[in-house]
Amino acid sequence: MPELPEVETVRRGLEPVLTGRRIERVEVRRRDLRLPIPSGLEASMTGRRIESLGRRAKFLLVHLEGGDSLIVHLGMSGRFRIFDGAPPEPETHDHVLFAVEGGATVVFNDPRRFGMMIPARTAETDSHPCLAGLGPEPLGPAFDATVLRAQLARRKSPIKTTLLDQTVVAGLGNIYVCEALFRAGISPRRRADTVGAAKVDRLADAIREVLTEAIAAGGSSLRDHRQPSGELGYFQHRFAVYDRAGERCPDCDCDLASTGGIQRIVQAGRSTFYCARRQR
DNA sequence: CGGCAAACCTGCGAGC
DNA sequence: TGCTCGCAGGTTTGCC
Repeated sequence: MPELPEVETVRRGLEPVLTGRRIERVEVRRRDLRLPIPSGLEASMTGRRIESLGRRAKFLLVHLEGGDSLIVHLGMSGRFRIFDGAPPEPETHDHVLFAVEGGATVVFNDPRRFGMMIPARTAETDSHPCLAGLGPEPLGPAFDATVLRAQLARRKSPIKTTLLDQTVVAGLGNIYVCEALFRAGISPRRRADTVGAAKVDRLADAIREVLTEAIAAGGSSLRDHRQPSGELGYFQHRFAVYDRAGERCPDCDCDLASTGGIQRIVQAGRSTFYCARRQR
């Protein structure tokens, strides 16, 4: 489900409900996510106040009073929902429930159980194995065209798979890589180290733009993603290429009669969507 | 080291 | 209706 914009949307949705509130009860109904939830999680979180919610790439960070944090990854299908008043009857795949002072309950639901919930000391979150190897935040000051150029110059794999590598840039996933490459006019098949400097500049801009626009739209709702409030994100309506195989290219308007319009190919086992005419 | 397929797990839509 | 197949927003592992 979630790439950087979806996780940021979740963070913003949970922030007003959780920040400053004390956790009254934690209930873990299933511990066997991608990594098992440690058995001490309930005891270590109950009674603690939540100081702030952060995000690093696709990881949500819950910072507690007292120097402990919870590192959360939503995997492919993880989501949070907020309930006011009495906690609801648990639904299928509701794995973790947090009841906070004031009456709200936040429920983590994850059908595929690729998600993670890992406690860590706040001071050590950046160096935690989950986060230590991540590349720069694409919307942060450590990411620009120069940094990206240096990364791509030593990569011989296709630009598409290179951008999915979280050590190159942190937070991009399949959707936003496809969309950024379209905006930059770069073929997903092109070797990363052969993308020209001017195109890398456009790519860095395209990455920042598409992520910023997607966050503003509340992320993309394909099947699972919801904002914690229950609202859908709506950036999926603005996809230029993702999941649009066979449609006309929104830029050059080419279609089946010319180059085939938006094409779907498979790279490293994942779908790539692009316009072979506009993207070189 | 690099790159790719498979694995992890469940659900859904398409096609028969 | 009901089965099977392929596919899905992520990450890690293991093999060549």
